[in-house]
Amino acid sequence: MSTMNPSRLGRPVDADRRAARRRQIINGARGVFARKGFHAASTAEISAEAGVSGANLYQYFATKDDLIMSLIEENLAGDLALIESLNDAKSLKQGIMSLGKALFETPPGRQSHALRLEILAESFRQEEVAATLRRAEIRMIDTLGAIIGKAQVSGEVPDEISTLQAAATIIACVDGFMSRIAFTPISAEAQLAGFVMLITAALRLQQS
Amino acid sequence: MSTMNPSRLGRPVDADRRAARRRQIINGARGVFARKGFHAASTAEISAEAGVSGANLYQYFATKDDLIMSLIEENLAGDLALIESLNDAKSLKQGIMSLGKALFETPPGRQSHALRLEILAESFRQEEVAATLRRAEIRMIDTLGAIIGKAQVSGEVPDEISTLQAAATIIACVDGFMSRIAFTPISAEAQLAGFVMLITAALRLQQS
Amino acid sequence: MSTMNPSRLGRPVDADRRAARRRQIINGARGVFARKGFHAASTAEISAEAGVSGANLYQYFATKDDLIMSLIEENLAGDLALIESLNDAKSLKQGIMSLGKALFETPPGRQSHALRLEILAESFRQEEVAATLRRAEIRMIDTLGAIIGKAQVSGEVPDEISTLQAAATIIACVDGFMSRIAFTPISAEAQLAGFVMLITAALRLQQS
Amino acid sequence: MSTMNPSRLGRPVDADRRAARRRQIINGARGVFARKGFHAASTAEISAEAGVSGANLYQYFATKDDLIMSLIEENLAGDLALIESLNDAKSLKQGIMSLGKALFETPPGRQSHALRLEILAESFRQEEVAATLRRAEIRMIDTLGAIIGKAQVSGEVPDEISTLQAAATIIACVDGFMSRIAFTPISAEAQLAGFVMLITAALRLQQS
DNA sequence: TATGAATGAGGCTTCATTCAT
DNA sequence: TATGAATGAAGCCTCATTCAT
Repeated sequence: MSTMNPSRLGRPVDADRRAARRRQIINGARGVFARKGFHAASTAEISAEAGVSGANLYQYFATKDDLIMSLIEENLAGDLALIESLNDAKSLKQGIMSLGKALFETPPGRQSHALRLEILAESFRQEEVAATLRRAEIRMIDTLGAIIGKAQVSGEVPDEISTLQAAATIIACVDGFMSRIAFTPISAEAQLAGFVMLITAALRLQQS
Repeated sequence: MSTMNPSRLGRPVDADRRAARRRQIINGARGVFARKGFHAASTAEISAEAGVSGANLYQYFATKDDLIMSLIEENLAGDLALIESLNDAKSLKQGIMSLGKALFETPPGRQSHALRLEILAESFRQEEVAATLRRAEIRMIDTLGAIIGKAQVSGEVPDEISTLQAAATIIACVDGFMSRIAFTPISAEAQLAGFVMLITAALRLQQS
Repeated sequence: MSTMNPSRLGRPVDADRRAARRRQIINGARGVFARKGFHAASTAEISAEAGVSGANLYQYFATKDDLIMSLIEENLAGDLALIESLNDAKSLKQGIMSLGKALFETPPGRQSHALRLEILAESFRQEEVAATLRRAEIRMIDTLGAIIGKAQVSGEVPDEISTLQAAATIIACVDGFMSRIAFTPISAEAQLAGFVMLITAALRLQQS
Repeated sequence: MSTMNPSRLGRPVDADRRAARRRQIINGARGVFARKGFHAASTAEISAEAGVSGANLYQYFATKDDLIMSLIEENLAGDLALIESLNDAKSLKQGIMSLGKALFETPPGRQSHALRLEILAESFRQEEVAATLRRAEIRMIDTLGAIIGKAQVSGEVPDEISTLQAAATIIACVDGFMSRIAFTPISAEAQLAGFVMLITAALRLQQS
């Protein structure tokens, strides 16, 4: 019955254009979601911020929830990339210090922190979000664990600690500090000091 | 306080009734907010869960946001009370261990964790929430700091650490572990072990 | 938990008022549905025609479909009442003649005809509608059959015909003539003549 | 007609292709309209069922309403052809009996019945549809009337009946029985018996 | 011609809140 | 006080249709 002729009929699909639009929408959504949260954000505001018509959004995402899930996965991939970037640091301690510093630089981080927290909160409400986070958490722990393992080989970290347990603990610490950035009465320096102290302990590094 | 002399005061009973109703509504709200989040929860569902008519809610709270703020403050007061309960423990370490154990007992904690996370997330969006949290955070740090100070006097904790900094760090850790309870692939025991390790380090306690 | 006290708290339910509003909305819906059909009619137009806010409609009907089903059942009850009114006629033939005349009086009937047809059409699409119509059809056939039976006793109708079969046939005829009222090139008199002829035959009445 | 000489005419093939596509779309529309009704059917679903892109539809029909009108006319032409097929029957009675039998064979008829009913219902709403149906009704009555006239010549039908009136009555009967096929509690045999009885009476045929 | 992309308008429904009893 | 009734303002999504390729 179908007379579709893939060869030369009609407008060809431009995969790049499509991907770009998708990103454009996700970026608009990121801003609005960070500002309002998933549920208070309206698709109208999102599409406006993305510079797209309200209806067009639905050609790239089946539903608002679909958009949310896509954004969550993209964000988690970014978090993982952040951890992987530790591979490029001179030493594990140097790398984590850099990460910590970036963590407490308010202006750039604020949006992504709000989003990360919103995602964590959503994990208590939608099992699908929890499952996605679980998968991501496993990858993050594994990745960071491997990096710690390399630091063990190079002698930076003592062999007796459990790499996975240390990794999990560090990641929890990061979220812990991040979660209060909007209101903490503690100065950025003091926060960083506390953070470094914890990491040092978790990895049994030598005190600086 | 208000039950001293029913014959003397015009309407102390009514005042009690009012307070009771308020709590009844807040408790209903707690359940719904934990399940759905602040914005996805409807006042209709809240009043239904509280066993109250939808209109009646507005005789105790001016607005949904007012209800949210009241609940937030009540919850933060509860968090503070939790910290104050450390005064009753034999030693600081014992007390924090108990707190940690309670933290990772999933069923009872789940609702309050979801709520705490929702509140933290909201702090990025409403400056009023952030301000409230800041005030609460200060009280918590001060209170925990004083407790740590007492532990220094008793010799449990070395004198050279900064009580406030240690307190702030510990509280951040607690939120960090709590934030992932819904999805963490780590066992409760391993979480507790990581938690204890961090606290021990923050307080420079002797290894158990 | 529920503190509901049915005795004297709050506004009492006024069942009459509620029923009146319901009818008001159904009547508004009747007009719009007759004019546009079930699917082209908007709830906004319905509530406007009923003199009610758009939201208020949903305190009486869970959904547009619910409203449609309610209206269908009310209409079918009216159709049955029409058949029952045959009991008041002097003779069966007189009664059916009156019904037939009313059937072809365009202005008053037009709206109800449109609606009846819309309902019949919907029976092909929603099994629930079909089931409702089936129940109504059975009652109509039984009722009309009983009336025909009485006419047999009084000697107006010969005993040898099947009352149920005759009833079913007559009802089908009515719908047949009704279905073309909007466009038939036949004069009302000629239609009536044809209708009477068929009924006469179905009941084996004496020719007038 | 358009296939006479491919070498002579510039684009007879294209004309054929156009007509074929048109039919293809109309056939897709028939299915969807029968299933959902005119207004609940979306052009997207229609074009999908026709195996055509949604935009392509608009190169063959100016508007959804245009498609509806075209389909209505095509269907009415088919109805007329059905009546004309009576000319091929041995006797009028035989022909009508065959038509009746086909009428009550549920599976094949169901779709076309739903469509016919939808069209009848639409006649109450759009004067244009009513006008189209009126024209078709006149042709049907004339055609069936002429066939009845031939049966009078052959002696099958008595001369004294009005051919046009009889024709109109018969057509109304057909629609009457058809309109309830989706829900009637009457068996196909009983329906057929009732139908035949009415036709026999309308034409004053001899009882079988 | 035929298809993918885009969009304004509108549809159904929910919600926070006010009013009347 | 407490409840049922009412509503304007949104919110998510779909649709018929046009535009670009």
